[in-house]
Amino acid sequence: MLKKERHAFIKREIDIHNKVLSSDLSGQLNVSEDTIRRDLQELEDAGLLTKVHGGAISKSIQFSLHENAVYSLPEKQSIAEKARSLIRDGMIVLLSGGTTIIELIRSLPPNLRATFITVSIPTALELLNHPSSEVIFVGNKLLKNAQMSVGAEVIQKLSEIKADLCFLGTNSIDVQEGLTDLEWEVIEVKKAMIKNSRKTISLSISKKLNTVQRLKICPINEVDILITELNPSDEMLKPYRDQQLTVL
Amino acid sequence: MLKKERHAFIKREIDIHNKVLSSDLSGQLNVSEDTIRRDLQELEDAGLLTKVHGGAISKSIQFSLHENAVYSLPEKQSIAEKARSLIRDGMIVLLSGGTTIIELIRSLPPNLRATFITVSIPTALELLNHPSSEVIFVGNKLLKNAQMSVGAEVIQKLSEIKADLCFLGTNSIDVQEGLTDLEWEVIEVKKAMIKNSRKTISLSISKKLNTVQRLKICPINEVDILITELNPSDEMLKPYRDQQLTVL
DNA sequence: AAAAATCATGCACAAATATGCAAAAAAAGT
DNA sequence: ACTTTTTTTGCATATTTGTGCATGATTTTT
Repeated sequence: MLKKERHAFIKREIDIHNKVLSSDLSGQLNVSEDTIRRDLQELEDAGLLTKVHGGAISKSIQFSLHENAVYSLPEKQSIAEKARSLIRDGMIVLLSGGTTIIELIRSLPPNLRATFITVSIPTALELLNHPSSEVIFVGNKLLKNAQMSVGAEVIQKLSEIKADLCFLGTNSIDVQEGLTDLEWEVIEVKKAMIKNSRKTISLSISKKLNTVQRLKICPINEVDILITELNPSDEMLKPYRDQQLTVL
Repeated sequence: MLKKERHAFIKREIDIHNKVLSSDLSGQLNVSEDTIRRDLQELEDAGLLTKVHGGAISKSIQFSLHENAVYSLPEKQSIAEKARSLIRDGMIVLLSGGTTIIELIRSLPPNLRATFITVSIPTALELLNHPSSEVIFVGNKLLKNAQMSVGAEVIQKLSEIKADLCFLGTNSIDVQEGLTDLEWEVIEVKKAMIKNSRKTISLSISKKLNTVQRLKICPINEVDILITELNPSDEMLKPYRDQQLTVL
């Protein structure tokens, strides 16, 4: 087997699997690992892959992940656009925390006169920039990571409210498991938010669809509306439509 | 599984959920938690996430409006230095809003374990960066300009507290008129803060000394300690010393 | 204040790597 | 055909890397 042939084989493997292991290749091609390493070195010099300890990985994968690690802003803006059309003058609206919610607030028309209630500090800060809406913060002990208030006091206060809409910047949503999250105290507050508003709207970028975390907020049928950046008729959303959710 | 693959997986999880737990990842990737910790360390070094106790969180979620230009920064830092020496472990401390207060918070030793209570959103946000203190936000309707909560509910809640210290980022202070401010609703809250703490400390850059505004918070003798960037024996501070204020 | 969880650190061991060298294979020149 | 030269390959060796475990320190929770 010629060197060129080996190189072609390796390139094909990278295309298919996005990675190769030196040990695998050594077996498949019947040459020593030293030779494979030299092959990988040459292919890397030619800019066709990235060598790592143990083998090599595709260059494209590497790059796409790097760029993707930034915040999915366009998706969130697209979600915000759809979400804001649900809010009308005079409504009482509960907002959770999260970057998607921040984008929603930024996209609100300045002359909208609604009352927003939140437990999230960053959300509150963003709401303060809105000229004509009223902002109410339900305070208590603040949770460091989540930057929101939690505890019995908050839940008590929320129970005195009957909101029209509740927007949740979702962490994880799944047809089987419903809405899930990581922290007990956060869960408790989100439950109360859902309970005390007429409609619950989950804002999820599609990457978060069909993901599950440790703790359950509510089953899927307690969510009234699901908003993603996808087209509502997208195949990926079918399971949710089948569960009677309105998908926007 | 290659190390880089694990890294890619972790990055994706962070991207989706803003947070990962070492224990989860250890299970999902079938490696020891030590390895996960080393992975997180490397990703942090690469600037892709922030490591925290138990796992890591997304960098994008780290709210840092840290660059908001603070005027008279050196003076305010000098004030912050003096003020922080008054706070001890276990104390309950009321904080108002304002950039001087923000500087005070930034200058706090990371291992200080105190309970901070505030009504100001920017103050709360800054406090959330402090690793070991507890933060309580007294919420209600938020005032847009002052970025703080106001109203009867707040005053009621404050009255249930007995704090050790109350730091006021002063707007105007004058020997004759005492502390004064511009907005009715703000005044009401500050009155309540003063009333419900053992000691009141006014933080004032010297430019604000001997200035008066429309509405009165309290007479000068209700302030226990006055902190400015000046030397305590400065001539300018003599009238305040004469009124039995402790000047630092 | 005690208990549990999480962390940093050093160590050991295995896997993977780089390097020099020599044998084998291929290419080139005579 | 037969050297001579160049390229390729495998092996031995020392080095580096990745991983898990033990330990004691730190942090969090109770």
